[in-house]
Amino acid sequence: MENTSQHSPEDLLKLENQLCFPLYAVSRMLTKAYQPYLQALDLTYPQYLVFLLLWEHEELTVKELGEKLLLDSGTLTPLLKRMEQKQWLSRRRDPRDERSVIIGLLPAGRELQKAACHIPEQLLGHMGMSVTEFEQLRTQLNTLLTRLT
Amino acid sequence: MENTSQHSPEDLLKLENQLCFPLYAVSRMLTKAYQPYLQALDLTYPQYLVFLLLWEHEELTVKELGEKLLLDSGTLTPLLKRMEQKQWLSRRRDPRDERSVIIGLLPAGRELQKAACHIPEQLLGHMGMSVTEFEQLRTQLNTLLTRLT
DNA sequence: CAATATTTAATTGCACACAACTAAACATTG
DNA sequence: CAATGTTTAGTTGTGTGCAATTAAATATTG
Repeated sequence: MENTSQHSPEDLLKLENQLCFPLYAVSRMLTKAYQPYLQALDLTYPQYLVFLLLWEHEELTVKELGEKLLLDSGTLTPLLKRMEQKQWLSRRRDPRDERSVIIGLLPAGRELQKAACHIPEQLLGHMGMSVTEFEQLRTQLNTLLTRLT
Repeated sequence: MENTSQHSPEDLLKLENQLCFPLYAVSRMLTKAYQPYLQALDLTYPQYLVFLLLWEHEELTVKELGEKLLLDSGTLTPLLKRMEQKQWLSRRRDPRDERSVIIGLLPAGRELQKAACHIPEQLLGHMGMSVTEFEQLRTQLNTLLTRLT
């Protein structure tokens, strides 16, 4: 009859009973697990996410990147400028709407995909999860993400 | 016979097939969901996590805080100094081991607990999850956290 | 016990995140 | 079409995160 979960106001305030903490911690630890692979490519984790989108779409506006990554221009503009400096991508105004900035993949950025294509498999190993567990967790998180946005 | 998950190297590089992205995004969106409640208390999210531990333990060394939150002194030291300035906690060297710094809850910090004690319930509502779902996800994340640390 | 190694915080430097604000381009509306 | 409103990036300032280094205190070891 013992219930492992505690629901009194005080117990709800314990770190171990929070959902937010494991989310926060796992997110950071997973980023850290990517580190050795990304560092070899001179990439940061959010830069890698930008590449995941550009490798698929070739060209995206800052607004579209922001919508997909849930990041605003305050984060993206400096990040994209750093990536531009490395010749990975180009930034240019859309001639049909000068408010928009189009981010385009450059050859050096396209080249990186070859070096990055095995990262997901390697990380999967790091996490030690079955494909079923993996997809279950991804589905749950995506559902939660929809509710939070 | 259709398989919704794609396992070719190219598909594994799509953002939508990553586990890391929903983790990263949910973590940030959840932090943002805490924002209005924490802002009312002049707290940031990691500062709130420090309080969750201090409300339970009263006194902890920087090392212990770091072990529990998976943060290092490079993050904690400036964060704790800001909290010290607000008179929420004290920082003093341990007389028995001058290397350690003991973080102690001050009255103003203890007071905050009263104002914060309903935050978890309110967030639970925000997430729109059943208690079962909540605990299932928390368990999965904690397992993953163990593997990653 | 002296030399060396380890532990613990603090510091430095860089890259996010994000709120708040600005400025330019475009859209709407009377 | 002029005035107003909206959209889009960029800017500024603050607060994390974290790797790498430093410095002081303690532990270990020959």
